[in-house]
Amino acid sequence: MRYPSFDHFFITLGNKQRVKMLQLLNNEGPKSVSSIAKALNAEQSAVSHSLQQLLQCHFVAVKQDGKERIYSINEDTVAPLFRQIRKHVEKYCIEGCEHSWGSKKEVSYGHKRQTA
Amino acid sequence: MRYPSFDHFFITLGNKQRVKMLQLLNNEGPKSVSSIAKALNAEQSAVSHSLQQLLQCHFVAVKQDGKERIYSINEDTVAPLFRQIRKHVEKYCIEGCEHSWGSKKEVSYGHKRQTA
DNA sequence: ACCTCATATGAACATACTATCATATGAAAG
DNA sequence: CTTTCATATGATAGTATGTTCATATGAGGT
Repeated sequence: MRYPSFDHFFITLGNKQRVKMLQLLNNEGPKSVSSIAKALNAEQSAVSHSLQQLLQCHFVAVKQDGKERIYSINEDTVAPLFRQIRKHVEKYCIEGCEHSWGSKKEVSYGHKRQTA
Repeated sequence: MRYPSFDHFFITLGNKQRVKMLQLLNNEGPKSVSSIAKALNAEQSAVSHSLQQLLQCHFVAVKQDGKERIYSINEDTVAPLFRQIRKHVEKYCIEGCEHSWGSKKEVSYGHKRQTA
């Protein structure tokens, strides 16, 4: 593997499971591995693997709590990043976009692309 | 054509080639398919395939110009998005990169169970 | 020390993705 | 309407990626 590069950050975000995990942590706050797994109906090991990738990119942070390890989202940079993506999605995503980001307006139909 | 889902936007960004294309268009302005291919040392068809995906997510737009098709980046949302990611990268990649790999603890553990 | 719960890790497998090739479509020019 | 240049599209081979299974490691309790 390589050190996280500019591309790496995007690549790490380019996966449903990992995005869902970030969404979950973003919406519901810090969680343990097993409770993430339960919430997403996923295997513990799969969740753990994904979390390692998110850790490498510093999208999340961990802290130990007894036997559990509590993962939390990086508020400083990830939240704004998501806000930016959501902005794009809200503008261009047509229909059937099942997005469960924190805040959201109604999805409007039709492109709002401005012509050059 | 399928409408992009929320995840699609991330997934589309999760590819070096496509990110490079966006960076190119972002830095050097609108370009034709063949000139993108040349700039990135890539095959014409590969570039075209990638452009279709970027189009679907409205990360780029096209306009016909004679025989050529000129692709341009979506300034409104993509540029800010990149700025946001770069901010994160600058904060966590430079120092954090090496660290995230080197920081794996290599503690010797007390007990080792043997394989059954 | 042992046991148990919680998490991490490695390897193997299944799947998804990209790059490539061949070819089709489209646009201008003669 | 044929040719040529530019781009798009479909099929597919090759590769990367995620998922799963088995098991190791860690922490806390008894």
